[in-house]
Amino acid sequence: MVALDLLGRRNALRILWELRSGEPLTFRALQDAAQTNPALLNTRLTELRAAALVVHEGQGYQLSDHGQALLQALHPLADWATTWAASQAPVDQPAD
Amino acid sequence: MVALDLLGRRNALRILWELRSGEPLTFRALQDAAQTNPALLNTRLTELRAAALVVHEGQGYQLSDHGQALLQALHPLADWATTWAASQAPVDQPAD
DNA sequence: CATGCCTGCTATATTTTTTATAGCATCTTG
DNA sequence: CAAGATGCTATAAAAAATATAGCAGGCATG
Repeated sequence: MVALDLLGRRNALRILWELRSGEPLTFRALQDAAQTNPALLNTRLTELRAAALVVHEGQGYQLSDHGQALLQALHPLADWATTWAASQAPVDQPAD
Repeated sequence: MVALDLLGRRNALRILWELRSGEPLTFRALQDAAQTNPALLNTRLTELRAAALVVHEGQGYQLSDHGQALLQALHPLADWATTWAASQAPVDQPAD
């Protein structure tokens, strides 16, 4: 899966995830949302734009059609994550 | 999605992916399959075992039930990747 | 029980990636 | 033209990953 190379890079999925609402985000807004720094954000954005997952239009950065399809394809993963997380940390409060 | 933090680390998904057949792999076999080095493999395996995605039993490393469920949840992503890859590189042969 | 091989894994030095921070150039608004 | 927002670059320091060597334990063979 070639896509894993791209998506496996640090913060790549996070950046796409932060754009999930469909609302365009400015460079700085995206930087804040993804809690990263401009150099990395720019590196990832360059890659994601080259991969046609993100576009930059007047209002800011947003997902392309492919990017939206990708997020759709991530739904089962998100569902799994919920189940898994619940099974993970019964480390809530050690019942004082 | 907390899971993205773990899965977004370099080679984490790759390692899970290499275990997809269900056949147990030894440390070295997994290292070869994922094309990585022992230090990183060990770091990831420690994380993945702590996350209960991978188990280490007699025959070698293999996916836990959670790990298998995760790979199932990745199927739509794999499908998407195929579509996306096809749309990506009409850079096949510039028609000599 | 010594030999060799496979196992899981650690140690070390080097290279690559990421981070934090400052700042530049452009555009818009008043 | 000042003031603020925008996209992005530069630089040095810190963190992560890499390549490589090698240790310690298990097991089989002679």
